[in-house]
Amino acid sequence: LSFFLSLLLPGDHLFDSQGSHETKGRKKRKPYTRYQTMVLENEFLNSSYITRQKRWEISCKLQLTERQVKVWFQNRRMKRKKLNERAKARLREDQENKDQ
Amino acid sequence: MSKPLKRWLYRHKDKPYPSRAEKQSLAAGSNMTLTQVSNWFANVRRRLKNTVPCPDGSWSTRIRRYNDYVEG
DNA sequence: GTCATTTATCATGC
DNA sequence: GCATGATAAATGAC
Repeated sequence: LSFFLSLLLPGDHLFDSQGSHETKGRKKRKPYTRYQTMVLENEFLNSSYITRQKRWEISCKLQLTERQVKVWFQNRRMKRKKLNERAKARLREDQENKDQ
Repeated sequence: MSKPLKRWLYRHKDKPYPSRAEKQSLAAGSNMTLTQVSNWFANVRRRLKNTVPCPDGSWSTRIRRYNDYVEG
């Protein structure tokens, strides 16, 4: 049910919310607002994998496409992974420094 | 800057995309982390494209010119 | 989905 | 003021 609604409403490429260029190449990178980032971060705190229902809701609330929300969560998971690896590396470093 | 990375770049003009193992090796040899090496190559590739115009679009001529640009 | 990228933007030293 | 490294959106391979 929500699947058909998602086809009609936020429509990834039905309407070009940004520019009016028909045949666009790569979409220009546009930093999100603090409010957008805050809502996304809060939802990520809830779960690092977003459901279709939530994705649809948030995309409407933040004026983003569902694709943008999906990609944001993908990039956020990669960021978390990188931060974790960085923390582990520093722990190993501290251990080695104490051992010698 | 980082000499080992420049050296690697100049020696691999045709394909400035080091593998993960090569990046790790470069990182070890230059006292950098893996992500720092990746960032360095990404920035260099982009800035090569922007600052060194190259009609034929090949990496090797860009890098040769860039090398002349920074060294000379 | 992950993951290595590309690209624009941010931060900072000189 | 710009060169440089790092990070945040966006793409594409797999």
